[in-house]
Amino acid sequence: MKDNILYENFSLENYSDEERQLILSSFKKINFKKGEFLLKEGQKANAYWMVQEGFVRSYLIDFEGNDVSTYFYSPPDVVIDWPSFFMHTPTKEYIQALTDCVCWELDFETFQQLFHSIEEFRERGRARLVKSYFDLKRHSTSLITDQAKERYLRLVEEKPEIIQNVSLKHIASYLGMKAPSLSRIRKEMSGGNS
Amino acid sequence: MKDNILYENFSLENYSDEERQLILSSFKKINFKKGEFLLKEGQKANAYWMVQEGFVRSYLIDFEGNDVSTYFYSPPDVVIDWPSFFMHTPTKEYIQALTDCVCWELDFETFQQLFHSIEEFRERGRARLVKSYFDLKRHSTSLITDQAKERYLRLVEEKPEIIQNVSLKHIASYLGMKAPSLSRIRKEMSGGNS
DNA sequence: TGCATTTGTTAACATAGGACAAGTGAATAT
DNA sequence: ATATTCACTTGTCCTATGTTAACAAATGCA
Repeated sequence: MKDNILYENFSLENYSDEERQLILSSFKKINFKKGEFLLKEGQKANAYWMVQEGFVRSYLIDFEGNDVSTYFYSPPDVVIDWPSFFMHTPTKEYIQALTDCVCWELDFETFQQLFHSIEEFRERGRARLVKSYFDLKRHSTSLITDQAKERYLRLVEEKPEIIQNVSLKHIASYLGMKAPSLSRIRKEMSGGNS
Repeated sequence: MKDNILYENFSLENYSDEERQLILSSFKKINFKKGEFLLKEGQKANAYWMVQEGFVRSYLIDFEGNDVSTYFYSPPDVVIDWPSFFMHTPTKEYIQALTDCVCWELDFETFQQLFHSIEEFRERGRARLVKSYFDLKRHSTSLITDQAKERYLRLVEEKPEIIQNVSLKHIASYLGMKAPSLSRIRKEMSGGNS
């Protein structure tokens, strides 16, 4: 049971037996097939997910019809559309399984209960929101100040599993460049080695 | 008193007399001189501000030492560093008055009280966070998919008062371009008119 | 198995925007 | 009034990245 990412994400060792049980029983195991949508534009997010296995991508379609990846999720990430989940507003994004996935789902109702009854749960939730807000700002700044290659290197550094498991075109749009550019960067890097 | 932006930001007409009084008396009027910092990197935000008069800029200094503007605030905007305010973590940004400013300040303690006692206040707060999160994502997407000129046009559309009151170089860094580029874009636009 | 589709690579060429530097004008200080 | 500074403009040149397109490789599907 220790390989359950809920343990990792909540440091469940530190909770009382009662609280640990409450949390574990609140999440529902759910599988997504490759290509399946966790959420589609226009829908309201009434749940969030913790990724136990597999890879997930969120993206949006902009005015010109471009598909822009906004994030990649891998274990033990939390897949959540903050605006939609908290404000019950329709989401602007698509969230799709890139591979078959195993996730733990928590619906909004149950979330509320945990949030109100467990201090530590509340703290973790806030911390996640804040981190995700900050990461977003950092990515945005990186798009402004860093060169394409630097942005790629940073991703390699921070989320190497993404590089291995997500298609080049998706990574390229996330990094704000076109596929041929990313391809060139990769070539250059491997070439520089030999 | 109706020219007080607190009325506008909270739609205070809709509150009970008691609540309205509570809110009005919770905010403290405070002036900032041009160039003064509302917040500096490393500090913890234990307050936020509503801008009654003047202009404010938030920015950060990246690894290479670049000054990157992250937002511009004008009446009746709310100046808040979400991560720092809610998590009591040191902020990564500078927030500085671009002109002499008149603001309404709310400290964290008092915020907590209002947040717990007034349902509508809570809702507004959440809505703001969500909107600011979404705006950030949209800006980030715009950096990826839009050309420099389009990004500028969008800002003209959405916050024309910024164009009028903020220096070119700051706007340029916010839009992810260099000052000469922005200058050329402006020229091209006015030139296209004559 | 083999065809079809998607994905990645590569190359030739085009271009937006950066780098740098000189010049202008307005604002503030002496 | 003159100097100094700052903010912006403008020119030239240059490079990173986009565009397009042809091809190759991998994957999915019949």
